[in-house]
Amino acid sequence: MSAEPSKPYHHGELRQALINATEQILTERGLEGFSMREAARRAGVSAAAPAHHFGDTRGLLTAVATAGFLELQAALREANTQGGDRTARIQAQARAYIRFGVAHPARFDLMWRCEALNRADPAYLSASVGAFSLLHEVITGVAVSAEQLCDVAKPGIDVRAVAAWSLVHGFTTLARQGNFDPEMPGLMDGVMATLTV
Amino acid sequence: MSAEPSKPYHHGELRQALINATEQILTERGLEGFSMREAARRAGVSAAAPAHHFGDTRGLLTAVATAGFLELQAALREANTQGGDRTARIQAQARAYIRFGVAHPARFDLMWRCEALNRADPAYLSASVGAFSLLHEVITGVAVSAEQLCDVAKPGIDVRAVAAWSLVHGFTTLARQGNFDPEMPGLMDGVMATLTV
DNA sequence: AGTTAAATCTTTACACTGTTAACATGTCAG
DNA sequence: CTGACATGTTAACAGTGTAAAGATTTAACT
Repeated sequence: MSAEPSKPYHHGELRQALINATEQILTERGLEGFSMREAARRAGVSAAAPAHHFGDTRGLLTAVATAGFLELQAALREANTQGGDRTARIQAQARAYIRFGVAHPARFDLMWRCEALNRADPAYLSASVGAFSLLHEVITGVAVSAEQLCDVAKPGIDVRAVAAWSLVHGFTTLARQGNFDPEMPGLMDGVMATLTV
Repeated sequence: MSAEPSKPYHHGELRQALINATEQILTERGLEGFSMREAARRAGVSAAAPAHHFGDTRGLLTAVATAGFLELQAALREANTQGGDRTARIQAQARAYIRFGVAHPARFDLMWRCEALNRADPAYLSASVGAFSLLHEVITGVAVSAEQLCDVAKPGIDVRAVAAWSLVHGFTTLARQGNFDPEMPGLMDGVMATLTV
């Protein structure tokens, strides 16, 4: 009897369910509206369950941030395939970066909220470095490894890439916080024009 | 008897004491380590006392962020008085901006943590717009008013100022989070060189 | 197959948080 | 002097993260 599954003791895919729930909370309420217990609630599970998969809150948020960087990577890669010369590809990536940050404010915010994350996590590190590497590569022609970005004093990181990254990241961050409207006619184009690489 | 003051019922300068305590916590433990109760504890006062002065946590943090913007304004103004031509003054301000953010990571972080602040607060608004206005003025020759920055769609904000702001803010933010070392030889100079205004 | 180890989830508990309500104390203007 | 008000206090509440101990399922090994 009782043909209904009626919630088995084991969830089965709790890890992914918690990540999904967290992303849902982020888009609905932002990062300040997130809590471990709320994520557990949405996944239909007790408050202590997430600990088995992520250790603590930091672990879950790091996993979500990692997923965000992979998504950003995909967007940058897609921009790269749009063709055009080097300058066109650089600008396309820059626009994709900005578009991502503006479209997913809370997720983008989390990705850089280093105090709330475990930056030593290998997956996070690789995903975040990989995103910057795409920009670095289209500008300099060579990719950048994780070691180069971790041991920051080491040479190998191109100054032009850091400048471009700073410009794009700053524009995205400031726009995301409502300091100006990124869609204001001519604004983004004008800012892009200063991308002298 | 009891010549000792032995803590009078009224603190006297609780408002400022709470702001000081918060800034102390920020430098010691960062924003994640802050709590209203901890600030009250350091000010030697009960947990409910701050509410009379700031309403809620958001109110206290907004006051601290406002103070931060005033400090930033002073740094930018000081950079402006160092003499030199227009380009020199622009670069001096940019360096002062970066120096401030790197020297006071948690405070700088808070200043832009808009979800944790009350952005409608007039003092905060005026202090933050005032800081940008200094950069805007040295670049374009005219200051920018609060209305112009609030009604973002309105013209009046110079694209060159937004680009410079984005570059400097992005560099500061990324460096602050440990993505690279701002003191790496040649890095900051190279990034500054792209400040083509 | 049967038994044991490991993984996954629950319940319970604890210390901490922000905020409110009700009350106490000091200040000050009329 | 006497309210009215600003500024404190205590007590309470709901919500949080996470740790400990027990329950249940899966998996692995003989």
